[in-house]
Amino acid sequence: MMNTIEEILESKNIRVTAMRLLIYKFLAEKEIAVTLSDVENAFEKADRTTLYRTLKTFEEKDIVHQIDDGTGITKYALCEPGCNCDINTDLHLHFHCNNCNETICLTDHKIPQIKVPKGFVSENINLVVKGICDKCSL
Amino acid sequence: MMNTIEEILESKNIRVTAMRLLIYKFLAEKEIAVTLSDVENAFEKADRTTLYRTLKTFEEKDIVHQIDDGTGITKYALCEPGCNCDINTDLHLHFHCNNCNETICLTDHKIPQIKVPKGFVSENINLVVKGICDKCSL
DNA sequence: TAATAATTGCACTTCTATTGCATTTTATTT
DNA sequence: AAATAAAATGCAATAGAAGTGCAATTATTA
Repeated sequence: MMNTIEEILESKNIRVTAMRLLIYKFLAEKEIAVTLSDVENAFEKADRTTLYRTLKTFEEKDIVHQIDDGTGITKYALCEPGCNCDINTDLHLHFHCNNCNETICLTDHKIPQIKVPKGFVSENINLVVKGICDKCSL
Repeated sequence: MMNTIEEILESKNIRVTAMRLLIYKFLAEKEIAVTLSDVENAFEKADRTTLYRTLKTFEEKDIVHQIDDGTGITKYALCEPGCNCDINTDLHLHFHCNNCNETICLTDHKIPQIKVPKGFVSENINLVVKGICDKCSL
């Protein structure tokens, strides 16, 4: 059964506001990771800072994750249901298309076990594959 | 047998200049990936733009590779001898320490085979592991 | 040496990210 | 319900990285 957005936010101790509901919906509709500018364009009436801080709040509470796809612009995407951003179970890979410049979450593609040398402790892994996406390679 | 820096540059069709030799040496001495600011601080007499373009030239000619470690600041590191930045043989992983903020190339740790869905074409892979490095975990 | 091409330095511009503070909205307590 | 506290929002401004255009310099070639 589906939880409402309100319930999701409350379960993460985030206050429910109109703005946050809208932004959550926007992210949920998108299949690709979005930039702050994308959100800004979608909500022209809202202030940049508010959108920025909303995304940041969502990120701190593990509702969205940041993606650094190498374009130099931070992108955001909703986490999957049940995600705790755990290094061993929740990390998936991201694909950045060099043609259309879109970045998508390949949530079915978990990151393989990565060995690091003795003395190093892994806390997080960022894996971005760049190339041509399915739409552009036709 | 070792090639001189001059020979390395010439083999990549990069003109040998005093500045470029210095920057190459600087990168070779470093064990960690450096930012443009790092280079700037090391060569205060030189102009930022020159350093910036030198790194860019080196990168285009596969002498250095860029690393996007998630800090939002581009870092650069010398490629290994014989590297062609080939996706199948030359890509190694990078480790970013959340404590000392340094990023190092784990050149012995090649990136495992990554499967992407049908229709997607891989051209490049960026893999950054974040955590605590060997020096900081003692 | 003259002509040509690449490199370097300077001054700006653009764009993203981020912060401080006043104001508004929401939640809590009396 | 009114008063109080706390958090969210909007505005303005700043910092910092990245990148560009052009003039001056240096190196290469004819």
